[in-house]
Amino acid sequence: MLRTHTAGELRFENVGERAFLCGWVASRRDHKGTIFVDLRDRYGLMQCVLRRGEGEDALVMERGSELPLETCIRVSGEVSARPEGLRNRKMPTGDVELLVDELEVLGTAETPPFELEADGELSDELRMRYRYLDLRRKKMTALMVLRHQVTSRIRHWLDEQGFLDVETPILTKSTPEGARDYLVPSRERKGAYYALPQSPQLFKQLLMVAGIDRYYQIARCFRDEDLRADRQPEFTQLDLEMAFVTEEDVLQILEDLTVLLLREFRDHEAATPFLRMSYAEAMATYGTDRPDLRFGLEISDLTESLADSGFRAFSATAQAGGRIRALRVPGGATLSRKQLSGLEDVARENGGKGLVWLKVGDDLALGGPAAKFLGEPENEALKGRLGAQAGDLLLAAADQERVVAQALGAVRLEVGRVLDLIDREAWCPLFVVDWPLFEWNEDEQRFDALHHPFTSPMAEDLDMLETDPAAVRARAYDLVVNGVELGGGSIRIHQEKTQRRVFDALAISEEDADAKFGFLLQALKYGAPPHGGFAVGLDRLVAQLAGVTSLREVIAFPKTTSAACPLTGAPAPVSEDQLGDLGIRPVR
RNA sequence: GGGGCCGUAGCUCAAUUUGGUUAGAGCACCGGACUGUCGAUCCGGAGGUUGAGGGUUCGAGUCCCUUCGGCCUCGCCA
Repeated sequence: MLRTHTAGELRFENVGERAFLCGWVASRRDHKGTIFVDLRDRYGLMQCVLRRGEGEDALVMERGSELPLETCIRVSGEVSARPEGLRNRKMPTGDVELLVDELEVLGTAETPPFELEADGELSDELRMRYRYLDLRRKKMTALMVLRHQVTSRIRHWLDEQGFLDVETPILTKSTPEGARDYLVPSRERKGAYYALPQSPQLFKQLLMVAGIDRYYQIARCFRDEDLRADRQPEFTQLDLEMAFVTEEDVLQILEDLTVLLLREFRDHEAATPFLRMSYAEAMATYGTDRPDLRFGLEISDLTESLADSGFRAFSATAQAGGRIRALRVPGGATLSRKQLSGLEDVARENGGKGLVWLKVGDDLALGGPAAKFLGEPENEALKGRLGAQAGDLLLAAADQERVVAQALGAVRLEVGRVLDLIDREAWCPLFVVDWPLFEWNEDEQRFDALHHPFTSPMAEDLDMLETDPAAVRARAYDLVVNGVELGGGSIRIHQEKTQRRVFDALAISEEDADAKFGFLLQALKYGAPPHGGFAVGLDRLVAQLAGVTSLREVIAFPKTTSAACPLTGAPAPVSEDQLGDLGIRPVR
């Protein structure tokens, strides 16, 4: 070993010991006769002192005076107590310093492209291009450590619960539904392609058939869709599946794990059991399938009360079968016109036609552009149903149910931000349950699976698969924490016949089903056990625990919004030879 | 594919309303001073195709068009 200690571990009790340290020059303060070098490694920061004087080593002083920042060095010397009054309380190692008598430059650094110890904002691109420098920074190192500790804890706990970690293929078969696949051309069979997995879904189901009745994997998943702050083209799932279980068993595991992680990594004792909310209630009351319960502002449906309103935007929508919904913002009458206009923009950006706002005056009279269209009965209905009080703001919208839900859901979040209603310390986990199995796809005039095609319908809804697919509920569930969808899962179909009926409802022909999912259907014929599981977005989970909003912060080598890697330059062209091996000729 | 914001020194940012002289500052870097600093301090210096291309103008960092890149977002993400 080139070192005896790390830069973060030396304390007062080490005084007198001889130590060898390796690390990077985080800071250098040269006083000519005395040079202070702050040595950084992943464990911390240690002040090293180079001194002219008795027993001086001219070579050490010379090297020390020429050390560029971020140079990798090895030093040795005696651990010494810092003189009284010169101790640094901000540093864990601030009581001691290393009196350097040997200094070896292991790797000289060019002037870094940015200052690692500075506070300022840096562009993501720059950080990604020099990620190896970015990751040296204390904050980033801590995030990497946190991620490791979380995965390590998860593995340990699942091991205790009897789960087997099984790896599944990265080169696999394209699944036609869902996200766009990343494809890998086959050299052996030209014109054929592997796909990178969007998730290990089918393999874990096969493992259930195989009798691996408790499986998990921390699995890389790939989806070729546009990126967001919370979406990377390759991401990591904690993937888990159990045989011989019902929803309750799976949710219990998920809840136990969430409680454990919040306790150990956020020192938060989550209340159990977690709230369960139906998909329908989430959509109606919060306008989203992943409600942020850290603040109120519930949405109310006022369609019946306002259907005959003199306000045509309301009455016409109600007659057309749409819904009129509103939320009350306590004390929101203080919002400026500009802020209200901003809320209107949010409604429009999220599909709504507009937003009706009404301020509740001291006399409880409603003010605002739309107020004059509302008669006394509507006024009373609004105020009564919403419980309006003086100084409140009422926000209403009317549209088809899905649209009004999404628009008001977005407005609700924006109001929460603008008025700073979100309790930053709160953790509000819940399970969203009772999902519809299918979702009507207007463009393609058929049903899509809302979760995925392998999700089991509820037994009591099975008969409606052919007669009323839209009414069939799924044995699916999502884990939502603070408005973030951390994961989800379902009880799967374990009977071939049922799986075929679901494919049929999805307008997947028998031939297509056999061609694409024949291996699954085949496996289900050999004594498949009832099973179910879930997948948690590990990057999102770690980001939540770390209190950061972008997944890029918790991924060592992330990609930009255009799915590129500024560090390696991927994606990049390849040689014609490489393409030739694969039987591929580029389109010019 | 659409919308929004951004791009000026290595980094973070300025550049006076409505286009006007030689594009500035802090940090980093280079040189000098300094034996107790701790994101050292002080003195001096160097550093620019204002992302790229085109246009308007007597004159463009500033206005217009195109393009590249980054971030946010809608669509998309079973």
